[in-house]
Amino acid sequence: MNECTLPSSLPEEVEQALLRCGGIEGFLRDLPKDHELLKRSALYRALADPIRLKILAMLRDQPLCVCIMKSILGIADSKLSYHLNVLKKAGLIEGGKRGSWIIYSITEAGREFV
Amino acid sequence: MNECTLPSSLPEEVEQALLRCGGIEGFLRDLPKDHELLKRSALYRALADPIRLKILAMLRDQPLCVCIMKSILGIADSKLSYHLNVLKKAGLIEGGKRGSWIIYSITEAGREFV
DNA sequence: TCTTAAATTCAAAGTATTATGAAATGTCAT
DNA sequence: ATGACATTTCATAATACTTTGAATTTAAGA
Repeated sequence: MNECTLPSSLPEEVEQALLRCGGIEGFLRDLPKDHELLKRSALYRALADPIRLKILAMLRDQPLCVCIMKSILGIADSKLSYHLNVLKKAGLIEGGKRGSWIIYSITEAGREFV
Repeated sequence: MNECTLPSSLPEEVEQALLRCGGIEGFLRDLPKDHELLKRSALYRALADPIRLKILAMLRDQPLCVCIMKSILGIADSKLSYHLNVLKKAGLIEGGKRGSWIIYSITEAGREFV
């Protein structure tokens, strides 16, 4: 599955450490699986923007409508919409209609990062 | 500092919530500062890649030389070097010479994300 | 119905990140 | 010195992400 040829010689301490965790096989076995790494990196990517972190912070204590977030952030509608969508896709916030407004709130998952 | 004009009317529940946290001024005061948001988003950006998360996982239990990481990841030297550098700049790993090898280890900061 | 406000969608432009291969650096052993 | 290996650096190409402004959708009120 994960074919890998080791270098012919290694630093002493690294060699030792590898033996201690069951050789290279044991070492590979304990690494997180690729789909897990992809999932986590996608989550971090959603968090990797100051505007989005600020949105999460704003939603910490109460849900808010887009228009308030817009006036506080001072950015264009479409830009805000883009970032809200990134956060929503990542499962960090969720939004629902309320009359002609759309109100976003933070999810459990999102709350871990405020 | 953060000039912002609020919408003329707001959803009832949002209006209430804003009052509860000291009006718009109180709300703004409690938000994280910009440099803080920038710092955190930079950290998340460094974590936003499966290869880099895998490197952190590999370093969890012991330091490793580049050659081992290369053979396990199966990627080009220069590519690995690039990602190691991203992690290093973010303060998540650190590397030191050991003979003709360079051995990387995880930092305290990095350990929080494995 | 007509108008207005709240949000989203879309395509194009702008910017940042990542991948690639060749060249360079430094270290060790011969 | 020379050769071999470990790693980095660099320029460039490829890809991904973000911004922008115009157009669209939807709901509410006159």
